[in-house]
Amino acid sequence: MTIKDLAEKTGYSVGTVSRALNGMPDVSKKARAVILRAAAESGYEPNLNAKQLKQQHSALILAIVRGARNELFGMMLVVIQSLIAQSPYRLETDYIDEEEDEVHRAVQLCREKKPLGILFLGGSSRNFQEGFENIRIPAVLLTNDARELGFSNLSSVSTDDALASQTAVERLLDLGHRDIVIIGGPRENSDTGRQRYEGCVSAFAGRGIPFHPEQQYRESRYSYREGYQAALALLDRNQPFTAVFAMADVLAVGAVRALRDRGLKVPRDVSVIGIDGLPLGDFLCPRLSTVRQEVEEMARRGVTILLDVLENHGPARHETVPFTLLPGESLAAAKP
Amino acid sequence: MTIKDLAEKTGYSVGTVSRALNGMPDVSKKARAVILRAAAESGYEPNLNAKQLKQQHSALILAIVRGARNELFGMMLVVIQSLIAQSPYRLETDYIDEEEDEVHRAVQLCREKKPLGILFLGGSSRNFQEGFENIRIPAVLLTNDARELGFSNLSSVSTDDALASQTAVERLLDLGHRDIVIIGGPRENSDTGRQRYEGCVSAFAGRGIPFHPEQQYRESRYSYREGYQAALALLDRNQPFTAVFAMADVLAVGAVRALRDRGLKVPRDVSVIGIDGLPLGDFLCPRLSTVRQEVEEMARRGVTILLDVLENHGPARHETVPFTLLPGESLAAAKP
DNA sequence: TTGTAGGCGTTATCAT
DNA sequence: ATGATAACGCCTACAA
Repeated sequence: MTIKDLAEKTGYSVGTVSRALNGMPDVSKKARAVILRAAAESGYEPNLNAKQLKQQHSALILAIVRGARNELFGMMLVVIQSLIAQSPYRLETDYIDEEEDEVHRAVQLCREKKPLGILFLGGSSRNFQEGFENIRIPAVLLTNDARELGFSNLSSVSTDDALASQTAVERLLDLGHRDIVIIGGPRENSDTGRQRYEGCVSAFAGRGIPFHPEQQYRESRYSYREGYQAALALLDRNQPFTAVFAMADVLAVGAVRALRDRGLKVPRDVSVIGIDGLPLGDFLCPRLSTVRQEVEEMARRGVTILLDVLENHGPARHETVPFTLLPGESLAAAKP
Repeated sequence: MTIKDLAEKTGYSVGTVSRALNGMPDVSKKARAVILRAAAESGYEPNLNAKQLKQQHSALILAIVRGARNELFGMMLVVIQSLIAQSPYRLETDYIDEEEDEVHRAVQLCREKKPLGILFLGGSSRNFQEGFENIRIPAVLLTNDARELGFSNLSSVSTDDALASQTAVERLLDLGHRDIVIIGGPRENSDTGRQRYEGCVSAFAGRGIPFHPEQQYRESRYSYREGYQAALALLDRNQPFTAVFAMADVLAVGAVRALRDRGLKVPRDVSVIGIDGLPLGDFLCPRLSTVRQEVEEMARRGVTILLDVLENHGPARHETVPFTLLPGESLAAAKP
């Protein structure tokens, strides 16, 4: 069923059929009605390939998600989906591994699919520095700040990860904790990991309290299991501690379990604070104290910016979404 | 940069360039070398639209995921991605809401994208009954059994949900529990919910123990919060119980938290068993007792079947993946 | 308002 | 082994 068939069926020419189908103004009411009904009856669906081949572009927006298992990205995607569904655009989602180069992938997909815009869910500024110059369409980086990168077609919406992380550590310090250990995420490939680490360093520095990474810090990939193992490893260093800052809620969950397995109760013996604000946290025992990123808000703003740039050709924008310290139940004051 | 440009650049014709690029046999070694180098140098990327317009099909496999927030699907997707990446096919992932009609969506996408095969991650047999006849390409339904549907182009890989559910309830019964409440998933739109409910009924019936849904059963959507609320609602019925079967781990997590909030300890006062086998369960306090579906294995088999059917035109297959009862720590014997 | 025709980048069928 | 050329389904000047 092509527009040619439709043309024969209705007696109009392919040109008229095409125009009617695409809602062009220069079609008589009658022709339009006849054609649309015929299309509906015969279950006609336009051939996207032909359409895009001709138009050289699609109404396509690409979402490149770095890490299929990241629940925050899942939450964002739900928002993005529904927002784009209400727009004249189509969304296509592409997953890559957390270690992969999202910009490289984007370049490839741009050639293949000619999207109008890109949403990056997660990313590393290094990859952008190296390859984003090859991308000429508007893009928005979500969860990371792209201001410093200075690309005129790259916007960003992010949480101030460093500040959020700093806030978490300061909370522990405010509670009187001094023997604090940190479970960090990978710094190599992710700005988030790096910035959270920096925020942590700032927190200690700001209070004039020494921070010795070699004893107090342990890096791991984002998973329950690695959080668990990191906590055990820190315990095995035999430097007693009274508080843990896990630079991701999943790490915190693993850490709490590890502490329990070593007979330590949270928060009685050890306080634990995470960061991210997974919905799960509120249903754990104890409820996880954490710093919540407003991911749904980030997603919403990201889509808004992209659509706005697409339609009004405005300049790139960089927004920061505020975070919230959630009290939870996994924090207690240090014993005097 | 098109093959036409490449043709001019190398002095060969577009036909030869096309054949060289696609590894056809009837191209001289020299021509091939020249053309491939030119392509690499100029960063040529084939235009998928043109290719597919001509070929009438893509090497595309479509994954239709029903529920972007379902962690199990995320786990399956990782497996599927990597398996398909090693095959000559491309994967495209499409998300729909848990309530949407996946088959209807598939029909639409078939017209738009002409995929070679479809993987359904989750689905409802009702939708298949009503609309799958419109789909003529091979498909595999994951997590649900499609044997009864009798479509010659629809395979399936699933866990025996009814039996798994029955096993969970029997475990509670074996521990001496008689006052059991059930938190169910939606039965309306999902076979899984329905079958797990049936398995539960069978368990009671098989032991000759009465089951009164109006007092012991409460339905909810899959989320921590709804599990939490369902448990509170059951507590408020003032029919004391000693055990909870939550028909999804997320519901179990919410239930445990609700029990705690009412001063009940798990498993001392109330035992809790879930079903699904989320990685999270092993890091909760207490570790969640549950029945694990081998989702990664399901994904692996699903892809295997699809590729096999695609290449060897074999008949539809229906496989059942065994489940495992994970002991966890949220179960205790009923007090005498 | 409608029809005609050229072309988007490819592949495939012919000849050569 | 290579080259010319006709599709694939659609859009869009341009003509009528």
